[in-house]
Amino acid sequence: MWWHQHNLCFRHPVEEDYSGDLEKKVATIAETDESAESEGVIDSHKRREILSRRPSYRKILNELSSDVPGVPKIEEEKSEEEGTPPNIATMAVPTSIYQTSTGQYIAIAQGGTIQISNPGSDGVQGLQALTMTNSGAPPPGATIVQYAAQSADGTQQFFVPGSQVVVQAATGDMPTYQIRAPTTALPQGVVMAASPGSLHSPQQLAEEATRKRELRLMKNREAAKECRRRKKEYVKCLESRVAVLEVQNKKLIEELETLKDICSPKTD
DNA sequence: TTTTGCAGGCGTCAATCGAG
DNA sequence: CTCGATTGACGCCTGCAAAA
Repeated sequence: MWWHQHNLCFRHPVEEDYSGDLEKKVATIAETDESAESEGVIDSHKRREILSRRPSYRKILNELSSDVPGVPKIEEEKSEEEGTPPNIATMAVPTSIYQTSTGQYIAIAQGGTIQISNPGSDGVQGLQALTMTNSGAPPPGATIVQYAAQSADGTQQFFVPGSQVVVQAATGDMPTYQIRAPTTALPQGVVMAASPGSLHSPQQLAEEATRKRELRLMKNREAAKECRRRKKEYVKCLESRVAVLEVQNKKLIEELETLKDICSPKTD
């Protein structure tokens, strides 16, 4: 069984090499059309570019689309409806992440979005994006957070689903957060870590490192998915370009034959 | 029914790029 | 120079179809 699985671990030609073959094919076909133009001296900068890492698929495809009409561009930002779970309004990169004693992560992103992720849930799926508003009282069991600017005890409160509030204490320059029931002052969960600057014990440092690693892995996971999606799109684009160029090439060859016949008629 | 081979997807690591 | 984004490479898993 081991060797069977080991066999499966070889690189897949489709995923790893196929796009490279297509690129060569496109280049070869294109050369027959524009060989005069492509003949030139490659300067050192160009050579260095070729030898070093290729540009991203987004870049290549966008450049291709500017050259060839009809080639779709890869969007800079994906639209919301594409693969976004219904309970997530935005997926902004969090600027601050806090962990509660119950293991929940609270991420406060740019633009005022609060995301709460549950431990054990799969990253993005466990996130709840909460939009802040500045007016009104939180209805019981509200699914949208209501942001109260300041409460009587000098704290800022974010009301979250489940009849709880996330309370930001106004203590110095380092914010701390607590999850409380809105009607009582007793904390249900107390923040374990507020910011990296406040960490001292080895355990806290280890937890911070683990948290950072988890975040990095989660982001890279999403990035890899997105990269593969772009690559597929890129390969599709190359395939269609190959088809177009092959037809074009065939037409040109036929035209050439016709012109040859006209210019040099047989002398029988 | 079980085995085998293949295709495709996923998560992770590491190298590199590019913006600030 | 730093840090986030991007992507090649690797290993693993799963589903499917053909062969045994």
